[in-house]
Amino acid sequence: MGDLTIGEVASEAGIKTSAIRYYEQIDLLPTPPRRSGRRQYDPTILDRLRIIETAKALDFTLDEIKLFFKGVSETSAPSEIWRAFAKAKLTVIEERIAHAEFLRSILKMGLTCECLRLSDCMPASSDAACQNN
Amino acid sequence: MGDLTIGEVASEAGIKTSAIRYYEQIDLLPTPPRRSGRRQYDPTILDRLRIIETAKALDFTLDEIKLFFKGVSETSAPSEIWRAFAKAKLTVIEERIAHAEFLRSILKMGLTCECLRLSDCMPASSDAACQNN
DNA sequence: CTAACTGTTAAAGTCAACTTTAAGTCAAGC
DNA sequence: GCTTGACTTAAAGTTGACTTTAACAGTTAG
Repeated sequence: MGDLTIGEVASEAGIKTSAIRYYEQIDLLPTPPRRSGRRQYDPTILDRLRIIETAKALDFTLDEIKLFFKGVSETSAPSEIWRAFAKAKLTVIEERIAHAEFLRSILKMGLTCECLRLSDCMPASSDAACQNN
Repeated sequence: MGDLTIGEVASEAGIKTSAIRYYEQIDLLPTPPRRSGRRQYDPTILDRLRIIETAKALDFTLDEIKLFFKGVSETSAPSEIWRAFAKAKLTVIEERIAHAEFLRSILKMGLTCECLRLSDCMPASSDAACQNN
């Protein structure tokens, strides 16, 4: 009786039922038992969905999250697995920040300099440009 | 005789012929005249492609680049158009930096704190978390 | 009983920016 | 004259994370 329908899970988790079915389809979620064809979820599914949502917010792909769960279930050292994943993602994020900061500098320069066109302002490499500021 | 084939344009610009045909298809590039069916490009196409590549590097979408060209051809004030586009994109990039920096802080915290799971470390909002550091 | 609701499936659609494929055309070199 | 290579087109495939659709089944309220 404590079990939840897919609709209840969806509204609790704030996602669509189609997303839940999709997660099941790609083996990110286990296939729950059925009662006359309908999925019956143990409420702990909500914890798992919360972890998934958090990981997505941290920019992990569904494939990475799958690997994370796999690692956790296999090695029984959750915090170490998490640490490894976080470290790898941190590197990616730091590269993203660096790239975005580079774009910002170019755009700012483009806004203040007197170049008529982007290509006048943009060098081939990542070096600074715009001689005629 | 100064005209270029699509293959020559592609290798000069460092892109694939299929990309050029695609740009033409979505009206990012004009349809060039043909000689017995084959496209004949004026070398100035390379300038246009350079602008496109630069804009792409600055994270403009092809749709935005199209609008940019449209704006330039309509208002005859290229630098003002460019300024408007750069300003808008700068806002987006700054938001991206802020978001990536937030992710970085969460990931770093997750690497140093003692939480066993992501959800223990992550608050619902963007506020800082991890009481049990 | 029946309408309205919620669930089921597989397959197709979405977005962006292309690439790949298939089937055919054209020009140049041997 | 024939092969090779570059070109042509339209249509389908790619990636990720879903959503939408179609056609159907079971549940609940009145």
